[in-house]
Amino acid sequence: MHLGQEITPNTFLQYTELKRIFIRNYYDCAPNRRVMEYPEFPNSEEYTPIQEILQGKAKDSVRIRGWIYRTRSSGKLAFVVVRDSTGIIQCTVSREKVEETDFANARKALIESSILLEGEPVKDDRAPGGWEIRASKFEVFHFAETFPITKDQSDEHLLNNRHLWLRSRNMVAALKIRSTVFKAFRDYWTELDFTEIQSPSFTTSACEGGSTLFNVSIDDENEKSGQKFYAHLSQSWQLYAEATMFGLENIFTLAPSFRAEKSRTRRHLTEFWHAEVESAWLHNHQMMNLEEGMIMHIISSVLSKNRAELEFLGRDISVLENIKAPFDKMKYEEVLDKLNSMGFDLVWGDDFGYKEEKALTQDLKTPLYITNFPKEKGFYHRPDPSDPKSLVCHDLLAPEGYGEIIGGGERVWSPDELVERIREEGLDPESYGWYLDIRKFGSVPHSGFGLGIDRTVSWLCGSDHIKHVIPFPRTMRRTTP
RNA sequence: GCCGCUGUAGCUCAGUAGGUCAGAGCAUCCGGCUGUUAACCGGACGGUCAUCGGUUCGAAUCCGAUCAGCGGCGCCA
Repeated sequence: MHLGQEITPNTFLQYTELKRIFIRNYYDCAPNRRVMEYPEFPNSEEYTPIQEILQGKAKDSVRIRGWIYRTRSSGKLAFVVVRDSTGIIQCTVSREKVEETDFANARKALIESSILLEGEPVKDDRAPGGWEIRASKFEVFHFAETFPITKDQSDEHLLNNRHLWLRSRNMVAALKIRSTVFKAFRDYWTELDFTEIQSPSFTTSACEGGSTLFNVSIDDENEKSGQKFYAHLSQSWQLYAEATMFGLENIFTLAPSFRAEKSRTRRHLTEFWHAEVESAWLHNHQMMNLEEGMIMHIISSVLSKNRAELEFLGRDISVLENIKAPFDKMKYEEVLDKLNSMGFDLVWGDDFGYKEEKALTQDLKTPLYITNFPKEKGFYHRPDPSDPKSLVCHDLLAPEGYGEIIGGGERVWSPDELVERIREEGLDPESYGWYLDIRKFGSVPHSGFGLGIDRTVSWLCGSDHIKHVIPFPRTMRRTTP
């Protein structure tokens, strides 16, 4: 078989052979295995990540590829700062040391042009980063048009050009940290033998506040054929998790959730990434302990992998280093007293708004658990037998004013009690169908929680807005780019 | 659902007691500079002042509506 050969319905052998050829030609950079089909594809030579050069690990002569980050020139010397995914480095292109066309191109190429460059890495204090490359060859792979983002930036302009702003060092740093958080979450629960499962995004459950649901339907064409489709977008895997739990006992998910709230704040998105866990036979305080371990694991992962990114974002790393478990725990009632002693005027049943959360957390060094919220907070949480006006549940508030990142608790597991709670909330048990059904066949105590991943990343990055830590933020007023 | 704000050149903005008010810096283009740090010097290009309507002799400026976006509250993760 060879590349370009028509692919017929393949046997497994044919497929693996194709794959082998593909890998050899495109991804294997060993000197005796060169690209044959597409010689212009800049993958046949060895290229050095910029980070390695900045660390002084490079050889006498290096070859890099990347994008022009900044550029300025005089008649005989051009300074071209090049970035790749690992860093930026200044390259000097001297008229005397390269081909005439290379020098002309170096002067001409605009910001974000993609380039290939060969030269000698030199330690030089005049260069940002302490190292620069003295070019012997400068090749433009693609001349960029004028880049719309310049030094004058506004939030709105950066959001309108998010597809381009993703190249910025800020976004790159935040997204690397985000990736670490996702991985740390998965690793932690996988290590504890929890099973990752997926729940649907299309739902018809009426179980959550209807005012914040997105409706999904399709256009007329299918109506003609008599088909109809109508659903909501999921706000949480919660109900599905409780069903799935009976087979797997300990489960988690990582998925988007959708809230049609018209929230316009630094901690809200209409589409956010929801990390959720549900576990059979587990009590609230046990789940809280596991969550604490998870948060600590996430923090230590970020500290060990993303120090450079945290520094670039201007994060005070010592704040993260000083976070210690166990976290403080307060009952809702105690928090009420504390807030009132700080000048608030709250009575039992009042919610903590952002002002209250901020007052509570802005001077904290570690996250804070609040437990035993009033019964009105949710019908699916279990009332505390020792204090029936409150629930066996908890929120976790991030310090430094970031506020709630986790909400969770022990679920009502008795079918009769659940029906009673639903009625107390003025809801109709009839509309809960299968959710009540799953309680009828060997119900067990269980606990779970939801973690706002984007909020967590925002806190760890020290970001002033949640939209800075997700590639394409979605709000009620923005679905493009 | 509630409160507030913005819209003038590609970008960031100045300009309103209504009358040389179409302006600056950056970007781009042309020219100059051998060490710049989103450099510097000279020149050029660039706008129906968001849209529609009203008031007026005259509107970027005053009024109304519409559109788009931003910040915050409530709610939540």
